[in-house]
Amino acid sequence: MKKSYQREIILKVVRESCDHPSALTIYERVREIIPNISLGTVYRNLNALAVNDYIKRIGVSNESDRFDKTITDHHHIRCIKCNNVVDIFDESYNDFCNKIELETEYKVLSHDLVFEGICHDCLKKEGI
Amino acid sequence: MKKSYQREIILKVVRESCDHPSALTIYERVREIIPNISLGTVYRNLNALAVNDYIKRIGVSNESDRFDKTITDHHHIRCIKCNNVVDIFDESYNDFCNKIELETEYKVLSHDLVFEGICHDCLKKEGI
DNA sequence: ATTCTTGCAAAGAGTTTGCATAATA
DNA sequence: TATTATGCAAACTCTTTGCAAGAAT
Repeated sequence: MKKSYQREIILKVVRESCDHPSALTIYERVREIIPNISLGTVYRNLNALAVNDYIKRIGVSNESDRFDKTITDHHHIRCIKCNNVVDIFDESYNDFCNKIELETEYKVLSHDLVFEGICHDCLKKEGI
Repeated sequence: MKKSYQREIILKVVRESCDHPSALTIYERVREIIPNISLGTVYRNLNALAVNDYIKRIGVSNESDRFDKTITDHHHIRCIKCNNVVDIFDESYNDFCNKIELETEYKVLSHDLVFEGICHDCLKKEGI
């Protein structure tokens, strides 16, 4: 990979984002720094950065992919009300995983589950 | 909902499918019975059937949704080689889920996790 | 000089929707 | 008759890609 200003800024934006932004959100944030950057460039670089483990891709079902500055194995949970995504670091996953491997005879590869739920704030707002 | 021949056949096709087919696959199977059915009708009815709990929608990240005749809570695992999807019925999920609720303060809603892995057959083919 | 990257626009996949017609209740 | 469903085509969202021009090695 050759050095590119665009890629540097894209990486910087992801690393400064705590909200697991989508490609489009990243595009908007990058445009504040490089106003004429193209969306294709953002997609190309997010792919390259994810493949080379600079960032992590989070595949959310029925939603755009999101990107995470934290590349170590962990899970996520998304609030279906406010769409916020937060990290889950839980060691008990390995036990769960082993059970699944025994039951299905699959070799489990995914270590980035995305749960859905309702966050604390939205629960309060809804009076639940 | 009024009765419709198209919806009946779509439901029948899902109920007779064991491979968790996508909307497009269901469309192809239904067309063998109703050759001039439109893709829009298939999508509209799959949505209606899923919302009304006749079938279950499985959201696979970076993939089309798939549909499942089994509506009770369970998980799935998809083989990244052959794309096959099988069911996982595992009670230990509840413990895992409780831990996540404690850790994140989210109310967990998803009970249809989709794992990725490699199935037994593909492992053998690859000599792993 | 060669290779990689960019911006732009077009194309692609998957899904939804507007509309007139047809079927159901 | 009033409502819901259909087929068709167009539109929509997210993402990828071909290409000529520009930047990096």
